[in-house]
Order: sequence, then C-alpha cells, then structure tokens
Amino acid sequence: MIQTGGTGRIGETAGFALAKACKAHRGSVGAALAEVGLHAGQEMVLRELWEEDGLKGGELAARLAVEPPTVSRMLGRLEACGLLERRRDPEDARSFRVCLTAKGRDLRRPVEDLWQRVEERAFEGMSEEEKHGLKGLLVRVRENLSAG
Amino acid sequence: MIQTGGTGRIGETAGFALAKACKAHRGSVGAALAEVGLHAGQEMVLRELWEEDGLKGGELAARLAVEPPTVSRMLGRLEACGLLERRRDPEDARSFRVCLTAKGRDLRRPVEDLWQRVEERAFEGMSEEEKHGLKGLLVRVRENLSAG
DNA sequence: TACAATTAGTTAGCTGGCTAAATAAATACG
DNA sequence: CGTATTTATTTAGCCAGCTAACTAATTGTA
Repeated sequence: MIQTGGTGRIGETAGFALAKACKAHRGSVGAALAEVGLHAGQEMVLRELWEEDGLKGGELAARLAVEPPTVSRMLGRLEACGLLERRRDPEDARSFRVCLTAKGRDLRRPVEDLWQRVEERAFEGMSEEEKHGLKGLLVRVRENLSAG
Repeated sequence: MIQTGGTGRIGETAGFALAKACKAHRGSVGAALAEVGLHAGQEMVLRELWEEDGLKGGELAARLAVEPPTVSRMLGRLEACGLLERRRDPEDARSFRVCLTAKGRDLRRPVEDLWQRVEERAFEGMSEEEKHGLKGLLVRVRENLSAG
C-alpha cells in the first residue's frame, strides 16, 4: 500500500495524484531510456522528428511545449551523440532544420518498445475501458490548463 | 483542440497523456508558486513538513521519493530563504532534523490555496465521479510502477 | 533606401532531478 | 578494544526545464 499524502489538502487533490503518478512514470521511462543511452525527455524530441523530420527549432519547441533555450541545448547534445543534425534553412538564414541521422531513426523501435513496456506495467490490472477513460480525462486536464 | 500526438505509438499511450497532463499541471503550479517565491517541487518538501515537522533528511527524501542529494540541496536553498532550519539530531550526530520556521509555516495557507486554484482549473468540467475515478486510477499507476 | 521592429536561436545562470564518489558517524564484530 | 561495515549527508557533475539578456537575420515602414 502506498500513502496518498496524509491529511493535508494538497495530498488529497487529483493534481497531487497526477504529479506522483507522473513522477513514477517518468522514472520508469528514464531508467529504460538509459539502456539505450538517452535521458528522460530526449525521446520526446526524437518522437516529434520520427513523426516529421526536418522541423525547425522553433517548431520543435512549440510542439514539445517547451521553451527555445531548452530545445537548443537538447539539440546540441543529441547532435553530439550523432542522433540528428542541424542544417541551415536556405530560405531563412536564422533558422535551421533538424534532421535525424540513421542512428536517430534506428532508435525509434527500441524506444517505442521500452515505452510500451512501461505502459503495460503502469496500467497493469486496468480494463481497456478504464485505461481509455483515464487517457481521455488526462487529455481534458491538459486542455483545461494549456488554455491560460 | 489539442493534438494528442500524431500517429506514432508513443503518442497514443496513456503514459504520454499522463506526461503531458502532468507537464501542464506542473507548469501551472510553478507559475502560481513563483508568486510566493517558491519553485515547483519545493512545495512538496514544505507539504511533508506541514504534515510532520522535524523529519530527518533521509525520511524526507524517502517520503518525497527523491534521492538524498536532491533533498540536500533543496533544504540548503529553503534554509537560505528562511523557511526552515536544520538542527543536528542529538541522538545521531550524522543526522539532523528539518524544522519549519514561522515563515515556512505561514506559507501553508497560500500554497494550499494556489494548489487548490490549479486543481479547480485543471479538472474543470469534470464530475466528482470522474475526478474521483481519475484519482483512483492515478494512484494505481503509481503503485504499479513504484513496485519495481 | 535606410532604419526600426520583429523573429529565430543562443548563452548565461537559476532550479529540480539524477548518479557516483567523498565524508563522517554509528554499529558490528573479531 | 580496535577495525570493518553500514548508514546519513554532502559534494561534484550531468541533464531537463525555466527566464533574461544577447546576437543575427528578416521584415516593415517612413
């Protein structure tokens, strides 16, 4: 049994449960990612590029809902790892296109697989209905908060 | 409308929805916390102490499910802010007790209030049943993952 | 055309999180 | 009793995230 947070107001909120569940999830994903040489969060950058290669830095930041400086340094590290490269945009000299290398593309399967393994463990014992309902509610939370 | 992540496998998982919802939630809480001079995560330390003052550093790390070095530096900063103090444990010279100052205790209300405001916005439009069900599922996710 | 305003990225510096390694005290044990 | 082991905390250094401030290129406009 896990304590849900005592008697205080914060510990009783759904937001608290959300934060703790997410922390555990990120921890599990992070541990698995370490086995392929990645840090938690970096797989999100790769995921966007697997979906659409050649994004501009700013587009990447917007899709990740992260600030430009964050993306800037992450790209530097991923580039140093040989997973992607920045190519100057011929149409705009202050932009660049982020392009996956073969090495970066090859990580797709292993990363999707490990994410899937965590998924199975995280939601073990839940029906498809429960899981689907949970997902829907989480999307609503995100919508509610990203407004303002 | 918010994109849920395209066609890739990761974007379709409940874990992905969890991560994105949590990111939005942490962002909202963090913005509100900034108004009382705190950073996201620090309120969790205070919360534990509001529940039980005088915890040892290691106990705090365990309850937060965080590593000792993380707690060590956070305590240093919170102490520098005058929110708490470390008192050496007379029964064990290598331990200490973390004790709130009046300033630290006074933050309870404002922090609980702002957390509550985010709670209302985050789960706006959800019935109590949905919210309660969501909370229960999130606790189960946490239990599933904190096992191994 | 020349200059102002906007836009794209980067750098610096802060925070929460982590691991590995060092310090120091308590405990176990021969 | 003295040494070895375990335990509590800190330090160093890495990464993701942030804001503020800077650079450089594009665009708007007088």
